[in-house]
Amino acid sequence: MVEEELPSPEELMPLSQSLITPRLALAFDIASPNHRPRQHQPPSPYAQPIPADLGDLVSGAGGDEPARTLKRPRLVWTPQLHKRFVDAVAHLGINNAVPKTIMQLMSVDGLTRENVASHLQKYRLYLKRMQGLSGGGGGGATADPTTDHLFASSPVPPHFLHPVPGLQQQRIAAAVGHPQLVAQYHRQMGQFGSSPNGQFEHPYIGKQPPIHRMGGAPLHNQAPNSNGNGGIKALTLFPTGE
DNA sequence: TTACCAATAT
DNA sequence: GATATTGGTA
Repeated sequence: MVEEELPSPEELMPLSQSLITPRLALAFDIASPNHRPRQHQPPSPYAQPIPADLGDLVSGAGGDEPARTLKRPRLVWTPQLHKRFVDAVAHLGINNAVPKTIMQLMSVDGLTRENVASHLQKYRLYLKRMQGLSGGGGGGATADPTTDHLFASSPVPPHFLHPVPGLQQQRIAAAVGHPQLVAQYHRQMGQFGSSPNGQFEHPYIGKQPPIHRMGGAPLHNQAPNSNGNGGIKALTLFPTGE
């Protein structure tokens, strides 16, 4: 069987590293002279699972955050990020795979429900298109990587095309919302092999209780992406790589 | 009121 | 074309 493994720590790592140059981030965030690009929280008591972080999340209680009015750069769905998305959907079951739940299971800091909703919408169209294809030809049911190169980068679980009522993963669905359970999920998922260096110390699992996510200084990562855009900066999680 | 979802906009 | 935003609905 093909293995569906979560991105290894090493693959997730880049999430918190690359991104934009601090200089650019400051250009946006600058308001206070002593601005702190990223507050690293104290070492986590427990080894955190996978939480990949997009950028800065918490807004300090410093007072007024201009970030509330700032718009985030467009999220770029890299194959790795998409993999995580598919993985979450696969383990949730089609029925429970709704934006909020997926977002929670993914545990990607900075990722919003809207981000997921938008991607999910497109992904569903992709699945539907595939179902249509597998009904007639007799040939391969694979779509063109040319058109769907992103979606083709991650294997589509078979049951995605075969909605089986009553077979959803309600256990995982129940787990969502419980940081510890989600942590276990991620751990068992293939997140072992943590780096001996303890390089990924991550304080929090997603964003449950302590952090306010709205109105903060969410993600500031951007890449000089040569998007089809005229100059809009895009959020790049990490270099596309398989 | 929140969240989903399809449509529409950038 | 990819992602964001909107509007109607549950």
